[in-house]
Amino acid sequence: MYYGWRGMTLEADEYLAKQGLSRPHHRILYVVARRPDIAIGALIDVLGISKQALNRPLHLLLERKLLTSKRSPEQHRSKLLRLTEAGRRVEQKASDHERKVMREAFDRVGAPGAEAWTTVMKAIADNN
Amino acid sequence: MYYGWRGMTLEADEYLAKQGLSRPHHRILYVVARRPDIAIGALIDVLGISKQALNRPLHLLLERKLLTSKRSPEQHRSKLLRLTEAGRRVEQKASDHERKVMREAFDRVGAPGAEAWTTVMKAIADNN
DNA sequence: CACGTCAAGTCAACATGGTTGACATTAGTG
DNA sequence: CACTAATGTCAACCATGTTGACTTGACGTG
Repeated sequence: MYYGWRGMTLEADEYLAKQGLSRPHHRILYVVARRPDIAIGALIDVLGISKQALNRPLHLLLERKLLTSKRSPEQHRSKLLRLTEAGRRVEQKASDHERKVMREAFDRVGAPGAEAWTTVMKAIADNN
Repeated sequence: MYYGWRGMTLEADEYLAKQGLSRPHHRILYVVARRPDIAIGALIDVLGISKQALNRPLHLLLERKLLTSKRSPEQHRSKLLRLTEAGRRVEQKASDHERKVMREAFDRVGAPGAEAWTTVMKAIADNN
């Protein structure tokens, strides 16, 4: 399982490294891609890390203009995060590396096998 | 996938923490359990970490008498590692937590599903 | 036997990705 | 105004790794 995780993320990590980014950056991009306009507090909850730990990678992404943050119109306290075009591109490319690996693996077991894999992973992940 | 890995190791990590141990210690115990009389150099290769990184956790395990090391009879240069009874107990308990989680997940998809899961994981892991 | 080499052990500096705690800023709310 | 919520920032610290340089003990061979 450990080696599985590593095998999946290896190529993506290499791509990210070329962009001067790493896993935590990708995790942020990934979450924001799937939940546009997420607030920072919510992001912290999803990632399960402290705001201080989030600070560094998040700032880099804002500087690089891969993310934008703006105050919400009415709920002016929180800031909403969104991917820029460039951010979307990076997130896509990085995730594509991972998806490619998964697709190839799924091809070996067919659709029912892929479904079984997903069921197992969900069952394990829910074990909190 | 990330959450899957975490779900699997969570309980085991909690158990290990109570013993004042953590993931690297378990990795050592796990490997030595499956390859008794393994030399230190070989252990380094299997774990894929540097000897300096191995040093700390390994020493703790020797101090705690979860492992023994003795020079090999004829090949006196290398040291052979072996679990003590206590070491075997700890390794079993920690691994049992992980195995329990997996077994429950596999139960939801039956034997063919479990096999598919394994095939997928191997395919991914080989992607080096 | 001296010398080279191999396995292991040790010391130090550093990187990464986190943690806690304390405190500041900014926006809304009774 | 006083309070609370969401965010931001500073500093000290920890775990787990890295590289490089050096030591020690056990062989093996010219």
